[in-house]
Amino acid sequence: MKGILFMLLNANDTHKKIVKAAHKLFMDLGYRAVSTRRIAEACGITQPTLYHHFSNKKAIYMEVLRTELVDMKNALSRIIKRFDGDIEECLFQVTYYILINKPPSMGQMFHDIQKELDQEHQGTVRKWWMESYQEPLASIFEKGIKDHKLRDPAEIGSDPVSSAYLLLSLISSRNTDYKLKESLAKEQARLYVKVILYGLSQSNGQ
Amino acid sequence: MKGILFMLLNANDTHKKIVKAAHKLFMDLGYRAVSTRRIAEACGITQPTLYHHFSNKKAIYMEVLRTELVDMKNALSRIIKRFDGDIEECLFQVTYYILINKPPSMGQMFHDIQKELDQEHQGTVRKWWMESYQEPLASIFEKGIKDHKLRDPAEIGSDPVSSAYLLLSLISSRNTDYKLKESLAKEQARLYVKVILYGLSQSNGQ
DNA sequence: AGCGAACCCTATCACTTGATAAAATTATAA
DNA sequence: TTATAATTTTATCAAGTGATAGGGTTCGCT
Repeated sequence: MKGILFMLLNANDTHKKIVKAAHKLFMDLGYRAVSTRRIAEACGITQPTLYHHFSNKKAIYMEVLRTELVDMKNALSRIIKRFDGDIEECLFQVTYYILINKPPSMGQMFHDIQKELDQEHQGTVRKWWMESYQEPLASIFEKGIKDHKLRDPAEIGSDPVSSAYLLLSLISSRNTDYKLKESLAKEQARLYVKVILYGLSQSNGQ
Repeated sequence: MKGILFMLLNANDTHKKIVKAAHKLFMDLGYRAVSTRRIAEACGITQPTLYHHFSNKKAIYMEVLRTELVDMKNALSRIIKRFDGDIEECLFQVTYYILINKPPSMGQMFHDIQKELDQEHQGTVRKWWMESYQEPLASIFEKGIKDHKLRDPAEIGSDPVSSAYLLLSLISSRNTDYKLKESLAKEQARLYVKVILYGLSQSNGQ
């Protein structure tokens, strides 16, 4: 009755269950604060079982990061394609999506990547990160500059990539968890985009 | 020859040495990743000696936070008093100072405060934080609004406090350590202030 | 000199950590 | 059914954790 397909599904099931549980725990509490036993408990399995599906704790964390970043990459490229024309609306949609779907504390994530992973794994994650966050966001600002809707980079010293980082700084700051308050996230996103584009000053000085 | 003053100095010496070593370690690696043995080693003392000067690990961390935040508070109020007239210059000086003197990863610090401290200690730290960062920065924006150099808060939805958070988001983002590259910090500070005040847009839209 | 407090040490505790070995269980295929 | 492979279990390890007990040592004071 149960063919090879079902077996694979079973294996995949626990595999996915581990990644999902580990995802939440790692992003909530940080790499160091999450024990393998706690991950196992959250999956309803015993701790050594983890080591049948993953070689070690870091491998679990890497898989968590990979899925997180791949999902974000796909979602952002979809949004950007859809709101291609209007830069302000496009920035808003992207900002809003990230606010809703990002890990609650990206600062924690960055720290874990930098302090808990060796150089090689860091390089891999950096590649994933650039594909999922930096490049999509930078592409928006690049188009804005090309269409002369944004200042010349030389004028203010902010190329598309550093503009992307500026917006990401606003988005990823504070350990905010907007997942349950969509309207609040909308307000925040609007504010961030307004400030990034027009600033707080009364007149367009300088 | 050695009076009571010298004795106190001796005690104060190791006390200060502990706080200083713990400061660097906690801010670099995070609360969880720093063991009491490593702090002791960095001080050239044994681990149980720590417990003669502090009741437990958290007490050390609290003292580290307190000194960090008190120092920042004093420095910022001094700068703000000095550059009171020119809001852009004042923001720049404050931004530059924080970039140079802040902990390398403030996201890490926030996380530790939120996840490793109980409610009561969190409240204490929050008070210190508001006095050292939020209130000084917000006072600058408040003056700017009063002098009609900044937009009306109602217009963009950014009161002095949230304006302060916006700038702090830019400043504290990324695990940057500018301590050795002052010129780079100057560039960053200029950029942050320009963007916060005037934005990236070509014309002052909206 | 000698008392008492402050200080720092050695030795040790109970506990948690990531990881492994090997047995037990389950599912697949012949 | 039976052999084989995949999966999960129990039992256990060495290392590291925060913290404590108790014994020296040093210092100021009388």
